Amino acid sequence: MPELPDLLAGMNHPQRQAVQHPGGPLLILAGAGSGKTRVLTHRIGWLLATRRAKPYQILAITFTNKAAEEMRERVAALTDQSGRGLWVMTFHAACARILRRDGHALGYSTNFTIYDTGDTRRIIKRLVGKAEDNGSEQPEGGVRGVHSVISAAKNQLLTPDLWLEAKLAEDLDERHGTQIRATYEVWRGYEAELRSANALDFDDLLLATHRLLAEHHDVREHYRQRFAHILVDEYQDTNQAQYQLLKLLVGHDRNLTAVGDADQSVYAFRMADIRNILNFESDFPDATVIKLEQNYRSTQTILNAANAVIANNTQRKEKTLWTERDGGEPIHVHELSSSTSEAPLAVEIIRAHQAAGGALRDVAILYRTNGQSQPFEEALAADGIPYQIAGGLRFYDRSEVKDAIAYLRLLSNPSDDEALSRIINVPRRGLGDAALNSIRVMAAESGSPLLEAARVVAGTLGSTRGTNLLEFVELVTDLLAYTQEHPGVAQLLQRLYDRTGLVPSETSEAERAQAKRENLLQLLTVAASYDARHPDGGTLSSFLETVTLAGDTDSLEAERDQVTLMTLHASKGLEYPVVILVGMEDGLFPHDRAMREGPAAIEEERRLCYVGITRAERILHITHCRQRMLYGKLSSAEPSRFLLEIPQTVREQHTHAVRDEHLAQGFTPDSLPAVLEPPAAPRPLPQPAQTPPVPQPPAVIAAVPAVPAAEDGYRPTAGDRVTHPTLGVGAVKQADGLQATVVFDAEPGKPYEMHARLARLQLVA
DNA sequence: GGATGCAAGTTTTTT
DNA sequence: ACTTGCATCC
Repeated sequence: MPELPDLLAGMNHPQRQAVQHPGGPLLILAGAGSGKTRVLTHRIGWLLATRRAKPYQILAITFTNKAAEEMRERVAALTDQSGRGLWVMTFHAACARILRRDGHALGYSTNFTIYDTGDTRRIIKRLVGKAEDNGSEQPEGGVRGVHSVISAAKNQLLTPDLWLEAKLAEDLDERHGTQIRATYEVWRGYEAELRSANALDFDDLLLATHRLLAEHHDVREHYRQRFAHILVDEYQDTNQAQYQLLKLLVGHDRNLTAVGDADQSVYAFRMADIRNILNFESDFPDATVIKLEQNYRSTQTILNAANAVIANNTQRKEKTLWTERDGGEPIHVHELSSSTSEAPLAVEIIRAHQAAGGALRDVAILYRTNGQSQPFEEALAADGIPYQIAGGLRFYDRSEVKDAIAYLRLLSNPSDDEALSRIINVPRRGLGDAALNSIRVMAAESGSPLLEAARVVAGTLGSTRGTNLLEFVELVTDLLAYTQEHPGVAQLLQRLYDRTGLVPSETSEAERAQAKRENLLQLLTVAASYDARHPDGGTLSSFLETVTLAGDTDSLEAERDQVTLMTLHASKGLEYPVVILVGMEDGLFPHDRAMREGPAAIEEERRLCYVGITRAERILHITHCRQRMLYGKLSSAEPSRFLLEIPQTVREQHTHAVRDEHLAQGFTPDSLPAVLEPPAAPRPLPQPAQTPPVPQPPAVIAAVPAVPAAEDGYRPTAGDRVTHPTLGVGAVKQADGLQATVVFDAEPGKPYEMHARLARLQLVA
């Protein structure tokens, strides 16, 4: 346990105040780059070091798994691994854990399934379709619309009845009233399906936990006493349900530490309620408020720009970022006549940065919408500049992975009807909609899960179909029995692969089949390392929970030397020495939709702009184009209003008319003299013109967000701990290039000679 | 059950 | 421009 001075070393006054706050509600208004994670982790360290709390008395909430992981590591480093029992996790993960333990009070058994958005939509779609068949009124807005209405209502802690009541009180016209009732009916049907499947959706995790604590005094008191200290990161992103949940969870001492920045609230569209942070002081009248305004990330020039932009928002608390590091390079504003030269310009900037000795990992390209990424990807790839792109299809969202997981879900919770409907015909068994429908009818009649109904229906169906269904039911039965007898998830998954033929054979050369194979084998690796982390037997449902609640941003790599591309939203919490903020045009940013929605939406866009600017440590380039290809046609664009809010004094203007003409005549970017147009203002660019051609790096084509493991090029070294897809975890005894001798924990007496890549060995973190 | 043609829509996204 | 969901046909 470190001594106090360690925890406070190098901290400024308000940071120390925050770390050492003795107790009671504390609000830390932490500006961008003001060291809030440090304050939060050191505060946890301080609570432990001063024996104000035992590890198990602390609950630290984050919004993403990635943030949770980072915080856990940092706390562990501070506290000498003595953090056992400390909960550092997302709201949803914490709720899931509470419900696994105490959800029986609400009628959930411990093996409940968490339905993801896809499961939810499929159910809603079916229910809407059913309404159509019945000739009863159907809700409008499509499946997505209905889901978002339901989700929004759940986030307000409304039940279908409360929601209906509230809606009808609004005295609507007849048409609208019918719509509300139709949505209500679908919602009721959806809830019934969740119930009978022993399932909860993402929103339910919060909702049910709230209800559990509200209705069960003993459970509430248990957790209140247990979590004597609660810390919440990114408090500006909490929604109504999370806020109410916190209020129930915070004990009588009200030791709640909320950290956030209202100026970085950019998730209203998913029901985050900025009022939670703005009203903290009235919610907790004796709250201590500490502002962290000293920034340790950016130059004063960049902060001036950010401060100036955000000052235009009316709904905010006054806060001004400053730094001890004065000055800095001016913000480069590039005006282009057409969006076709935006990506080439970015490449030029990156090349200049490289020529000045900079690394690619220093650079991020930020844009408002995902659709903008394509030209940048193409230009970077064409120039042989490696890059990574945040977002895209998550590993766990790939269909074959979802199929395998659906099998596991069914084995974990045989009532999981969505899982069954997903895999009953995967691989093909000739059991299509017709077969599934007769099973549904049977299930509805007998009030039993689909799996039970399928057993019955199999007997009644004649011929091939009946046989196939019977085989399917027997397959599941066999696997269920296997699940009872064998604890490891990896073993079970292997058995599943063997029995179902889910994995395409190695002889299949089709690219798609190969990718499928790799993803499924990767899942096996994930399962093996889960087993390794839970030597005394984790449960299948907790494995599935990890998988369902797993994030995606985790996939960004910081080490590899590559440029990073992402949306402004995805960039929150990250920082880069050089940021290129592209597409700064009215209509794109602020987005057209926001402009139509009104002032509040514009303010959110402005906060997003603030987030973008404050990602930059040293150099910020901003581009805007007079003409842009949009929805297939060329449209003209004005510079973003936010751009105009950046003071002239910190800007340096560059216009790129000439290069555009070259491009228009069919020149490639390479054929251009590598010259940025002379700036309108006198100051020169970092390393502009006459840098010699940069030697091309090997043509690494940017990593497609691939299977996390395969191409990482892990090189074994004696002493490494590694995992193998089927053999589990072991130790590398000796290594020669990629050839390694590995002794696995499961078979200590039997060293394996294997090729690291072919055997898919992975380093255990 | 899979291939084909057509209309609609196209911000941000975690869990 | 481009994807994506849907209906229609074999």
